[in-house]
Amino acid sequence: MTLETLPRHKGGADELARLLARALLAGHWQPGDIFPKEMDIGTHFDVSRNQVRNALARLTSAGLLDRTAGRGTQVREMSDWHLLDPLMSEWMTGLTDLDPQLTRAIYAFRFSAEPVVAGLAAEAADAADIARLEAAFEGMQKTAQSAAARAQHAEYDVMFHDATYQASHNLVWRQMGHLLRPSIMALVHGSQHRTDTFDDSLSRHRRVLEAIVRRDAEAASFAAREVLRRTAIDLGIVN
Amino acid sequence: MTLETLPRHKGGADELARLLARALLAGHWQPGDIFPKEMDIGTHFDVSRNQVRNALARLTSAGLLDRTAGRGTQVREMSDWHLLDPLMSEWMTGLTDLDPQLTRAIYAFRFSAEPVVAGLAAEAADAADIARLEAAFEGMQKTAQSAAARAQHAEYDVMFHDATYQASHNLVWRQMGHLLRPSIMALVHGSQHRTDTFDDSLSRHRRVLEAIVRRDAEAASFAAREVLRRTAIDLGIVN
DNA sequence: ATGCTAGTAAATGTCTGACATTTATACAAG
DNA sequence: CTTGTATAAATGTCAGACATTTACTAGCAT
Repeated sequence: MTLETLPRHKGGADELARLLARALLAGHWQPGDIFPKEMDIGTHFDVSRNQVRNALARLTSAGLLDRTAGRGTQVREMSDWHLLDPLMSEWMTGLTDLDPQLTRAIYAFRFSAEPVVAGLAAEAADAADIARLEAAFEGMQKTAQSAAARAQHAEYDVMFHDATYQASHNLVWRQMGHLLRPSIMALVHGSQHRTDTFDDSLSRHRRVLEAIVRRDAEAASFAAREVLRRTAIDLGIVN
Repeated sequence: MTLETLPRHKGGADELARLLARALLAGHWQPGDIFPKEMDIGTHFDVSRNQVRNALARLTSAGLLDRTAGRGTQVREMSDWHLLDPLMSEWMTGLTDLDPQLTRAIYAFRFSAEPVVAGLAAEAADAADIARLEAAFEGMQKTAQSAAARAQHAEYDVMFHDATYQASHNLVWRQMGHLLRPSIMALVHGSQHRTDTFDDSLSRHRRVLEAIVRRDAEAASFAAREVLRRTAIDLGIVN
């Protein structure tokens, strides 16, 4: 893979890092491949070597690349990628051609983890958490009917699940809320959007909310699993 | 807080980053505090501005610091720290005066997550995973008797739990294995080391191993929770 | 032929100094 | 009291030279 297919960018090192990261996440380079050298990147994008080094430093700290003096820059195995780095989530969001293996892995994680998180949320949620959950749910309701509000609906969806992670009141679980946006966004494209699907999804979300409000951990856990089950089946994670 | 209490270091930017990170993780600066400026750090440790910038860039990408031109460098809230960054785990290991709030949060996470992970491991473990688990368990057995092998025993302990995460065969769960070392190491100091405690712990680990070997997800999940319960009670996470 | 040993080229890592940009502060004018 | 401007101080960026690590090559000796 060469650089030539990548578009020039406008902004600074952030933008450059994002551009390169997204190419990597889409699978344009294979693990073990040699990544282009600093100078080539610099001349292609017409930026200083410093910018390139800053950008590559970010990709390296996200586990995407391995750089060693003399050898060059190498693409690391997907299992070494720091999927939980917030920067990664930022890079993944809106990427329509995200590696399917990744989409599946992240969703499988959510399918196993979110029931636990919902249970914790039911035990630990305070008034502010519940207000956030309710606001997100109402947003989902308002945007469920029109096809034009699809993007907004997804945002409220993200907000609802993120509020659940926040409500767990655990520093580690809270970090994982970052994974939600790319995971939910990646599925918006591939799924059908019949109205009854939305209605069904809404009522399942409602059950999670109600269980958390009444502090019923077991019910929240069960309901959270039901929210994710249909898509889990579609992805072949569970049968 | 000033720099003056920190020892000079030997190595390069890695070492410097580690030094500063550990001071932050121990709570030497409060969230919102202004961190020393590049030049001061450089003169104190007698390194170039480049090294300082590289080190600070790592702390920034770990969510520990927030840097903006003109204002300076500020310490971020603990809730913004990227606890799941592998670098963070590296910095935390062996830190005897880790912030107790962090120790508790990480253990609470494990207490809720590891039952799920063990369940997944029971479903997905292959021969190599089971070999790793058995090797780790045997190591724990061998080092359980002598007080001199305490450090080795902790290493095998880490290996056992990490092997469980690996056996889940999920890219996201696998990343979280990094948290195990600091979590387990932080507890080695505070806990009593009576022999019957070790025996008890060993038999609980054995039940996890056996459940995974016979592919019994529910039993593995239950057993994993039993492994963690005693410490969870000691830390006040559950009663 | 095989294996060892320079030697060389090419890549990333580091240092230095100058300059750019952003932010907070002080001070003066309205 | 508010607004605007000048100044200082901090991080951000650039450019060039040099250092270090690594892989490859050629040549020599066994």
